[in-house]
Amino acid sequence: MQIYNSLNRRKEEFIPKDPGKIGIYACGVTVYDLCHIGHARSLVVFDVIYRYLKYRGYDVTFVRNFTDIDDKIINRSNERGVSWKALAEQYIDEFYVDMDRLGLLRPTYEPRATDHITEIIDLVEKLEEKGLAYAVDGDVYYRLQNFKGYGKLSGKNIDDLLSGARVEVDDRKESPLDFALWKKSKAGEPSWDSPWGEGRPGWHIECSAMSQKFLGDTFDIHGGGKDLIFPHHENEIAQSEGASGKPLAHFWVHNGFVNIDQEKMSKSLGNFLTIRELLEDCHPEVLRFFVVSSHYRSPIDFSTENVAVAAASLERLYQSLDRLLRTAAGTAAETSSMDEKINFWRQEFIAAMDDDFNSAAACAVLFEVSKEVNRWLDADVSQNDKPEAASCIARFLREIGAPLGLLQEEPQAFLQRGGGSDGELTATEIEALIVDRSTARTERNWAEADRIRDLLDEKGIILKDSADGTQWQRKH
RNA sequence: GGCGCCAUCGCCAAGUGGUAAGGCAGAGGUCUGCAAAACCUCCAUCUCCGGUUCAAAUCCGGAUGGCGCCUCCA
Repeated sequence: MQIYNSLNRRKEEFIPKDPGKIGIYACGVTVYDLCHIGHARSLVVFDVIYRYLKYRGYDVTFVRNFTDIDDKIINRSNERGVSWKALAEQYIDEFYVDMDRLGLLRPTYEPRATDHITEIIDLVEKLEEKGLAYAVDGDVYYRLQNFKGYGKLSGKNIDDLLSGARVEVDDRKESPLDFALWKKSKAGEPSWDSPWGEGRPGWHIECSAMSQKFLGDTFDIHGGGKDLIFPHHENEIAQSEGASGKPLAHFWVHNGFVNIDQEKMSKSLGNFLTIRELLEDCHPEVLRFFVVSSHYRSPIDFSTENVAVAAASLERLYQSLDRLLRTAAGTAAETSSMDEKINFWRQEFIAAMDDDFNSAAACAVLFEVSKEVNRWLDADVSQNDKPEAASCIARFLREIGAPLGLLQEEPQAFLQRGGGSDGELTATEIEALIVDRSTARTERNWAEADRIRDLLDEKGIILKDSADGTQWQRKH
């Protein structure tokens, strides 16, 4: 398996530290607001990686943290007059709502920063002992000059950073680039007792402390969005490797951004769309398909048109799955005459995903299967085990859809599920109209039949007449 | 100013040396009462200019055009 390693800026053969086992740490969210679609992409990307590595038979330990204390949380809790704790709890709950709707697997561990104050303090003390940290008036800073190799992940060097100098000057720091490991708390702020007085952790230290606790000094993959490379991940390396003297992660994996209409989406630009808003009229699997149909490192441009394309594409796959399940008609066979074909497709899928999680190429395999299946079903060949073969292919489609989080719904449920907006016809109403239309059709009253079909079409319902009756689905 | 990424059909998007995957849209056809879905056929030489090579979208140099990080950020 090849994975692109941000550390060396090239694809490298991936070999787990311990055979058969993989440890992954992905930086999670700061819980002070609802998640936006940029978070969704990152979450989906690492969910796919997690699922796929498990699919390949690895014993995966996946850790994703919650940052539940920081400036933004404190500020917002003050604005709203609620405690930082209540605010964090609220948004952790909201996070789970979105996560479940997106069908994200729960990581093995989801540690919170404030549950690891002891570990954080221990780590800061260790850095202090090693001369890599110094305390000033209750604050503790990282002493960058004493760490060799700062900048190896982001490709920056200390001199350039100093001359770039958009760093605020703080006389108490030995160097402008030294960053906070522990922050002295101001009056009224949340704080924990420490050797340096009442305070709270700095921005980066939690990830070093928690990854060490759950995955050890060195683990296989560390991930996050590209924007975390500097300074967050760079500082994590300084902290963790400074303390342990060992490499933090063998592979660094970073996902690309989500742009909205060609522009970077960010909090500061205010052009972000929350997962919740999007899911009001977009099926969660459509969002997943949208994410997975591009390579995880490329930027993706979010727009209504692009999501519509994703919906149309996914629908095609579900149409095939639907046909397969109808043909199988409840048959559940273990093997069939299609086994060889299925195995060939499986190898194609694995080859795509083994190449740096090339989910876009993997999607092409899904479409290839879909195409061949439709052709096969259309041909109406007399084949002894057609239902058995259909059930095997259907199961296989779901097997390779699973790592991507696709095709896990019942086709009818997916196809008949609308955008979710109000004013739509219920299934019962639709089916009543279909009965009326069928009556008209048997009477060869085409005008009436078409009137009903047009009526349904206006409501976003599409009909499909076939030998065994009329199927319906909603436009997505 | 420093560091880095990208540029493939109308749109989305794979492809890192051997002669352009896939999806959406479009054109024609089959099927259908008509449709829808599906199937068949058609639909790009890879921003530009040089170079390396028997061979380049793929490597090197340059140009142009996008973008990111250097500040909170997935």
